[in-house]
Amino acid sequence: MKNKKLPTIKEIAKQLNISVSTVSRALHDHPSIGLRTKSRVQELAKELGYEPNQTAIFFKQRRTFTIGVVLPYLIEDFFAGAISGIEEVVNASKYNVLIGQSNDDVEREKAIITAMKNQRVDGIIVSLSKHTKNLDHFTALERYDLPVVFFDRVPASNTYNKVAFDMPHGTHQAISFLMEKGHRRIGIINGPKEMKSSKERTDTYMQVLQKKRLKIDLSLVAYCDLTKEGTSLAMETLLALKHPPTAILAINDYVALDAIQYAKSKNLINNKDIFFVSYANLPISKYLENPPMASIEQYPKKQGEKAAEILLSMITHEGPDPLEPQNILIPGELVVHIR
Amino acid sequence: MKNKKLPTIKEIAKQLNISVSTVSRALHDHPSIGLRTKSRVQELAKELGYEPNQTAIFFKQRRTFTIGVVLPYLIEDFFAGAISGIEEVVNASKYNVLIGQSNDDVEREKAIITAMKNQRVDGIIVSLSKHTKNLDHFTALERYDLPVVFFDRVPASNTYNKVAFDMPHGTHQAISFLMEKGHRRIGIINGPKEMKSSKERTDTYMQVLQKKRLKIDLSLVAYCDLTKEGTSLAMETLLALKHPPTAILAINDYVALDAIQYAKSKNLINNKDIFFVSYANLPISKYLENPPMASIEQYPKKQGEKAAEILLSMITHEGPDPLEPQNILIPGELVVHIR
DNA sequence: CTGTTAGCGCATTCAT
DNA sequence: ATGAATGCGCTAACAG
Repeated sequence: MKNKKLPTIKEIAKQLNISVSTVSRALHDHPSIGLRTKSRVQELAKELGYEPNQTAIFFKQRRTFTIGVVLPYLIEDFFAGAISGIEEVVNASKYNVLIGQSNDDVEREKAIITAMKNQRVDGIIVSLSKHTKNLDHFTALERYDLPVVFFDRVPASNTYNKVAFDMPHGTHQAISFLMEKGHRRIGIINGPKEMKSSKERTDTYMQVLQKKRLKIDLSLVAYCDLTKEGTSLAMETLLALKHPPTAILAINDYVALDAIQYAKSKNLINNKDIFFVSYANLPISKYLENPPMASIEQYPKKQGEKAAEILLSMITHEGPDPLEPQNILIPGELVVHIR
Repeated sequence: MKNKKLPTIKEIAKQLNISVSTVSRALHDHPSIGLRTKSRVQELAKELGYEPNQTAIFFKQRRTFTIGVVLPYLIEDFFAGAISGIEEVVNASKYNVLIGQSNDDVEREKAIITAMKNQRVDGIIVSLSKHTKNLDHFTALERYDLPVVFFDRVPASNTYNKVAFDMPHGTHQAISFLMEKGHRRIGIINGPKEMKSSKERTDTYMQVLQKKRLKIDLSLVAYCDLTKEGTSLAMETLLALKHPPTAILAINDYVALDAIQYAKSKNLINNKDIFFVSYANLPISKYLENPPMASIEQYPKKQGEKAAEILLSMITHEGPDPLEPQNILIPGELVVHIR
């Protein structure tokens, strides 16, 4: 079934009684080919519907013009947006995008990386699974000179190329906003402790409070596994405090929405009895009657674009010395939904 | 930079003083290789960190174990869900997924198809751009024996393989539901007229009304381009009717939400002055205070899975006679949000 | 059980 | 300006 044979340069060469190398050159507009020959070749090629066999070219050139993108869940708006940015940038340079979803499973993440390496993608863009701690499967790629750029969920070490949301900046905005609104007991719902962002958020939180000379109460910092149940547990803990928070900063809009539902089940009205600020600024927020009071736009598309640009520059970069690892922070923007 | 050379079977053969074919066989657990040789080869392979070069294999085998997926927008939950289903199914058979977003642009769609064909993907899964009328760029693929399966936004002709939502069934449910609620003037907001689903929805609508012996008023059927502005225009038309509809069936939840916002701007309260039923059942619906009264779940993941299964069966199928074109309908389910 | 050989389609180096 | 020859890494037909 897959055996119908397509025209090759060899076929064209035969029909024109010239050599394959001439055909190859003619097809590439090589300067040293006679105008006459060139046009004969190109005409016949068109007539036969010749299309170069990319698999042969990939094999020969040792490049596939394909980049791999590994991320937890395509269904999350953030990641879908990031992919769009990536696709746009790499398509402009004739690269294609191979995707793999880790489903937040470390083993799957490893398997995807291996498959992509064997398939000789020219580079990989990764957003880590929420439980990835060990990065061996990425450091192993150095051996193959396979460039990797992380985005959003990035490793802590600065030896890697990475593009991420500027957590200190965004968190600072969020907390300042809440404090201006008069809140003094601000709770936090982080993701899992393994996630770099959890620590960053907490650190910034403490810094801001410190600067305002407020005392820090770490019982206001909760963690969750990003599921609805996990969020409920975190909320339960926070609300059970002797002095529960009057406002909560949640790792993302999904968690905030689950938290809002939980609060509601405890008869706490959102934006009245309790207030939320979260990260992501989901497009659907504008349809919600009762959204988080504010959300920090993280510009997923921009993150994807930037990661893709860095990756392409690494792929293109020829030279003995590797480029310095890049560490790009994308500043967010606080979008206020409820004034 | 991309020149560090990796171990090949040739390298292994040399070190072991045996032939490459023996190595190749040993690596594949070929039965006719001596146990001793086999283990020597496999050990050295592991020691050298040998990994087969897939690009060479693709080239030689004339298969890439890659399938292309072309769809309008990854950012729409429906399509992201479908991809997840596709990925899951094809990964189980060691296939990878190459994606391309058409952005609902026909030219982009064509370009993506061409690129995928040249890259020798083993098959393609497509959801058409909303304006694709001419299918030449798909029929051209027959020449290459490249299997194609359409899903969701499928062509009308039955000569193609396709998996789609069962529009008559779903629409019937929706309209019956609205009629049980007492509605007699039911409006429709379709997508563009080019979309097959627009005609199907309208047809079913007319059939149901006919069966109930209600008179049909085609001014209740509006079309939109799926943008917020287009939706507003459609709403404007419907609400300007001498007898405006009391309920509206909208092509999808996004359009319904925009329509609800428009209605609100005209002081019509959703689920009180006017009612909506739509298609998709977005996961975020459950967070909405004031969602469409009901929405028809279209099981995107299931559609993706089914499309992938069909494609894989076509790829695997060896034989002179091609398989019959499949035409699968996935029944939806009416999910009632407001009782 | 193992080796030899050919060839997939193309770009490229070296001749002429 | 063109051709001949080579090889990328691997599989498989054929030959022992």
